Amino acid sequence: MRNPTLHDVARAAGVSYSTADRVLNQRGGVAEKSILRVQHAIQELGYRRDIHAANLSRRRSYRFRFYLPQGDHGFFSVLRDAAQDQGRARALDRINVDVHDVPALDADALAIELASIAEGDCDCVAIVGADSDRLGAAVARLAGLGIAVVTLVSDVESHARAAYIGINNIAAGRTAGRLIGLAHTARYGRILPILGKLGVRDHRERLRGVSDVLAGVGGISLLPALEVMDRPDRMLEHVGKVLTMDPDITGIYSIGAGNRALIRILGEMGGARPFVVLHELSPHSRVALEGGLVDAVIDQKPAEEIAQALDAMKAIVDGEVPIQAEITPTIYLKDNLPGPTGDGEHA
Amino acid sequence: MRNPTLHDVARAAGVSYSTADRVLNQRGGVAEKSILRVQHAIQELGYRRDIHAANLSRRRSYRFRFYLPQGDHGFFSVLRDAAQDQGRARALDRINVDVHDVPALDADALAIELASIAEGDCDCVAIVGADSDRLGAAVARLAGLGIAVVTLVSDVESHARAAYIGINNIAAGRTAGRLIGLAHTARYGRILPILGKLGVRDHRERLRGVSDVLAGVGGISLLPALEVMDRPDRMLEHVGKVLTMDPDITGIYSIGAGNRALIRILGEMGGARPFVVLHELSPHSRVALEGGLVDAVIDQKPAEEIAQALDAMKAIVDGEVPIQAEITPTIYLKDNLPGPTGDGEHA
DNA sequence: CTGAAAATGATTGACGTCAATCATTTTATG
DNA sequence: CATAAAATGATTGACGTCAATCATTTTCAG
Repeated sequence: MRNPTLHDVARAAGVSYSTADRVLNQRGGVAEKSILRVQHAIQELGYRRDIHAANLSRRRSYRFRFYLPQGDHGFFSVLRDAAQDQGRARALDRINVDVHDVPALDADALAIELASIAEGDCDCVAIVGADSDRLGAAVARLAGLGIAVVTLVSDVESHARAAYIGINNIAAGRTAGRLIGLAHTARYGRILPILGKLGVRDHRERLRGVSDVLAGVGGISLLPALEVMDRPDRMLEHVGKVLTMDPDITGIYSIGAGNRALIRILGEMGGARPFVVLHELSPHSRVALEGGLVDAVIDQKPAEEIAQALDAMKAIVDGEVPIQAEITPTIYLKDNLPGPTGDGEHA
Repeated sequence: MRNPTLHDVARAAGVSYSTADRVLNQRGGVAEKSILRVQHAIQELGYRRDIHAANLSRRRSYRFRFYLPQGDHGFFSVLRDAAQDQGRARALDRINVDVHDVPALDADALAIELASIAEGDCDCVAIVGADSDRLGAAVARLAGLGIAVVTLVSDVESHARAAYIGINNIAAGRTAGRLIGLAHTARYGRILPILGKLGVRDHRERLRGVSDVLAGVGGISLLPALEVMDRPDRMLEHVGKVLTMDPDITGIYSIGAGNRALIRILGEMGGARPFVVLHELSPHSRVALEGGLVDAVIDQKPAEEIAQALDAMKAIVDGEVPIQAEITPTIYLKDNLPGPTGDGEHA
């Protein structure tokens, strides 16, 4: 079964290949009646450009840039590795991926980086978004230069951004709440939420999600959120103190990204451990999950996010509508982890 | 950045394009010393065939056949729709997908269907596997004809099958056990497992998984498994009876595929409902999850399975090694469901 | 009707690969 | 050294599309 070609379209429309090409590619110099005939033939035949043949002819390459937060957060290093690995694997699709580090939690630094991009420097840009007027303006400037911007993990408030790929953070918080509710089916409880910064929208949304669900579960109190600024020293200092002063805490929900210090605290606890939900599967959180220090990890599957970002960016550059496939909050327990297991209990 | 071409390889090896082509495609008529030079150049330059250009030149199309169980099981209709939709969406990659219905749970009927495939009829076949010597032999015959077979959802015991795409069922059962354990924190419980057929390996494996995990949780009894042969009438009759005779049942784990009858029973129950875990997200199980009749659904993401099957089949036909990306058991609670939500509580 | 502008058509070479065919060169054998 | 076989090289057209260029036809305006 052969797909229709532009030759077929031209024949069906009763025009030359040149005219069909002029219509398809909006080159001008075609009378309205011929335009309509070609468009009708395209629709009737279901013609779609063979993008591979077109790219071969044009010597097209797709130059994609990713601006990703640096730092010690496991999640962002997983995301960076995925961008680089998948970019490499897609060389035969003519995709070149350039990964740039930017300071974490610093929207202004990112905006400055984006401001240095000139027209024609690349075809599409992917960033981890943030709430920032300056960042929104930088995105809009790039769109004006014909460089589409895709946001990952966290969105921007700019209508100029071409696509968002990430989870719904309210749903993520609700999911954490549902799990905490499950673990409190037959008991009362006090839950400590820990977050990086209330100013970060994603963190606020997750807190709202967990709060909504727990409000509907009788017998569970949600404590005031503890802000640790994604700093391990603050995590060590403040969480330890709260746990000592309130030994009735039965659950912890860590909303932010950095969990190494928290895992350390959990490892050093004696007695009954609280039920713990973290975000993002990283080597550290994985070990904690496998070892029973942590009960659940809610993940946004960075490798899938990168794959979808690449698909979306390519579609945008090809002039197609990017498919908005959804990344749902993924729940990892001890038993459904991807890849080889550490505990050898099952093959 | 341009990928190296075969012209580059020929130049680097100091031979003509014709000779490089003969080596690459093993056409013969090349001296050993020239073969080594070309192979060395291929390796040094990291040359990879531009498969799109090659397919254009050869007028290649990929003819894939899917043999999927028919019947009223929601999961297999989701799988069938995914195969058809994704096949259509991949026409520009020259992929043609042909979906064939076969009787459910009937390995012999499937083997007979496979036996009617002649050499050259298609390029690759995907089936839902089963334990059956006859099926294994049919797979081996096809491999002998140069038609690779990929198994989905359930594997076969044949070394001749080219790839398996599906979840680890022991892990799926363990995951169900972990969830059940969570919901029984601080209380005792009695758990009723329901399965289609003990003779089906997948069902056996899931039962073993849940059994292993619950053995490590104090205070929970796993009742003898109830076999309902994937028949709604048996489900209605037997589950209702057991629930009446044993009102202390605190949890149900439905291992098999058909859950409409069970959902109906749950909807008609008065009093306290047991904690319920099902497999496979379908329109019916989704409604039950959203409505609170069911607490968790463990899914194997049929759309992702089909996508991976198509990738694997294409790789096999292209002579590449298919990437064995893993499908992990996906946990759906009320709050992390994909797509628009039914309850309108969050956007 | 004539001349100019617009529309349309024809042609060509390119992209990377496939595959067939024929020409030329190199190697092996007697 | 001569001949035959093997190895190698050159050429060509194809695939579907792009893009440029020039030729021809049609339309419009005076």
